[in-house]
Amino acid sequence: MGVNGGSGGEGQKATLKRVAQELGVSPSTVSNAYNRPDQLSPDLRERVFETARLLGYPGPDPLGRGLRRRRAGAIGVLYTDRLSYAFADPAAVPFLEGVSEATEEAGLGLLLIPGAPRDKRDTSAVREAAVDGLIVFCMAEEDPLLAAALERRLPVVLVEQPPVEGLPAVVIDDEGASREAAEHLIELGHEKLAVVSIELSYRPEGGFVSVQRQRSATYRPSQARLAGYESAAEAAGLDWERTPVYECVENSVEQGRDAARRLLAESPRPTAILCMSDLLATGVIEEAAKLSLSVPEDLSVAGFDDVPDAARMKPPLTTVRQPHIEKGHRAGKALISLLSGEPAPQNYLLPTQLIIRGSTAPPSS
Amino acid sequence: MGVNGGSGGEGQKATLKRVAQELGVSPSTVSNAYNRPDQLSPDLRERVFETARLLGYPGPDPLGRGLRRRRAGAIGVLYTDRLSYAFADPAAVPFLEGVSEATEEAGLGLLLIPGAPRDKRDTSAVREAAVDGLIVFCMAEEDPLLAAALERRLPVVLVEQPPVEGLPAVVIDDEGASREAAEHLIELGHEKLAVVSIELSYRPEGGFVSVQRQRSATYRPSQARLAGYESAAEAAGLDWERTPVYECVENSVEQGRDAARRLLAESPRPTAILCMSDLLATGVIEEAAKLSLSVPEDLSVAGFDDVPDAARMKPPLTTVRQPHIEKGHRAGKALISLLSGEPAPQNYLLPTQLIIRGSTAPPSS
DNA sequence: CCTTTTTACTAAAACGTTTCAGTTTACGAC
DNA sequence: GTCGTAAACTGAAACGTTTTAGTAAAAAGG
Repeated sequence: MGVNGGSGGEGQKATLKRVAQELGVSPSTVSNAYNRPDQLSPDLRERVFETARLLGYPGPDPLGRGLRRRRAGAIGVLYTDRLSYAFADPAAVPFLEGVSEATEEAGLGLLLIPGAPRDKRDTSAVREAAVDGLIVFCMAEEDPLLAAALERRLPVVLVEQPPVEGLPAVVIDDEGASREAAEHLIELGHEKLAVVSIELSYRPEGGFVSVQRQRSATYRPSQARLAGYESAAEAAGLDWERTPVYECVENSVEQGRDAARRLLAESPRPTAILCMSDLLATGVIEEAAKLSLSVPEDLSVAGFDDVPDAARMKPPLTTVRQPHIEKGHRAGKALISLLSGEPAPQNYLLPTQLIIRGSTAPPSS
Repeated sequence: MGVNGGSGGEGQKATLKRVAQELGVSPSTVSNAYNRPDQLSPDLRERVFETARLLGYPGPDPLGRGLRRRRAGAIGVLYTDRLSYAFADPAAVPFLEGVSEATEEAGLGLLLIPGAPRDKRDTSAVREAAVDGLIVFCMAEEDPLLAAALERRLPVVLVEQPPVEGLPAVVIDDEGASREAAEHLIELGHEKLAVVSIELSYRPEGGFVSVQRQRSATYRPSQARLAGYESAAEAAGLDWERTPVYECVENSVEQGRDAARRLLAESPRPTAILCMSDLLATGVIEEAAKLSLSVPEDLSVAGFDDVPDAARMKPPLTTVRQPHIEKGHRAGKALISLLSGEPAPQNYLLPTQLIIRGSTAPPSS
């Protein structure tokens, strides 16, 4: 049975050629009326618009124009997860805000490219997206979507990605920032640390992870942040092998709670938990409260991202601030300058800052 | 003539036609390899892909294909403000999340169309966006962007918009919901109400607004919510003319503070403030604290939206919950069914719910 | 062995523009 | 009166596909 009706409209779709016929001029002239006003008399131009209005011609069709001009007028963003998750991720949203600032300035559209569930990855959306360039944001190195994106041979900017030869990248110093967070806890006197991690690779396994698996993480932020924590621990003489690292399968409060439940059941119980996102940290704090552990007296908790909520939490969250909006903005600008044929811009390393608030304190005992 | 002979720069963009030539088959066959596998032998199909890989052909160009097939493979969303504001608006984000759910299911791209500052509105982005349909979200009736969108004669779904003949719409019962909120305060015993409003029209003026201007608001939510507040007040015998309504020029915490500063300086001082968004309510509460007024003892505050933060605020915010995600999802689905030629779906009225929390209480005196 | 059907492939015409290279005509300048 | 130049407009060839209607060869049916 036919899915699409679409038959018999009343009038033929108005097209540039039809406007030209109606007016008895050549299509070139009508085109010029829209694109090069100086190429025809103001008088005729007015008549073209008049006729267009009469015929209900909405102006040059973007697809036809795009084909001829060889530009789509939009850039695409690829996000690691289902697109709808991006809007639920408090770090992704301001990133997109930054990108949209850049596209807006350039008058380009911003196309959000739908992923698909990981178990049945469908790359068609990436391959069929009508865009002039791509921003790849925080995808696992082995994600088929990433491969599909690169195959398109469009200008690409990588954000929080493992490096690819020849492609400009925008990153923060994940390793340095997380080292700093860990050092902060260690300086407070904590010796029994634990880590709540976001996904390590394309197919996250969840649960406790071996040091070996930590090192082979394929999400850049996860890999680098773990390295930072580890380096701080080692420098302080703590045994990293003994530091439990719990991988969450998604970045959510709920997963943070699960992780905390497992970590706080360990013995000896950790006195401080390093979380790779503020969402996870929120979950950890909620779970701690449920177990009647008070933060920061019984347990210190540090987050990552400094989402707007972080300062308002009880207690206010110690976390790593990173410039999400600027990250998006830089990525957008970099891609746009690539599009205009400028030489590939350098890589950008954006600053972070450890924000110490009330959720971390010296261990009580 | 030698097709693959020595001449010709190697830098030529790989195209379907070139793949065909290289392989000595017709373009149709290559096209079929991608689109209709059953139309050629599996063997040849493999060879086509092989050659494509060799030549670096990334598969059919979306623009060429789109032109021929007469579909862009994406839908567009128009938002009242600069696009980058949308990501900062806690109500718009989950709406987009819902839309993206729908586009994702349908394998369509989601194109965010950049607006421009109101004082120099540029409609070109709307006119040039390569999309198959549009979702118009919360724009003023007289916004030139809206006119430009309608002129494109694409399938359109309106969300939180004044109705347009023939176009499906998705809305909540703004009037009923805000009436309920006002009734709640009145039942608590408040007699001196005030309202903090979001923009009333395309060029918001800011500050106190006359009843006449209230009635001629061109943003649907503003107009309907004011009507709801008014009807509750009138029903309770309160004089609406005497109820100060303060219009903010943007939806932000800062504007909420400004509004509160002005409203709380009135005499008699309002004992309850109805806010049209949780962001504004947040500002009001912050400003009240600064003025050493405690909420809800000295001042009751009600919001609108029930953003995730609302429950975590101090005090937790009384507000109107509306199904943001579902709103987006419905709009997306409606547009998609329009695209597939199904008859225009009915309008959707989504439910709201007054959530009573700690920010409202009987007046103290 | 002669028809019919199926399979595997192709030619050519769109799809809606833009742009390059002209062609007129008009207008001064000398 | 001729030449050069500018202004106003046009013809035709792309841009990269998909699709319709077809053909030739192979397989099936009697």
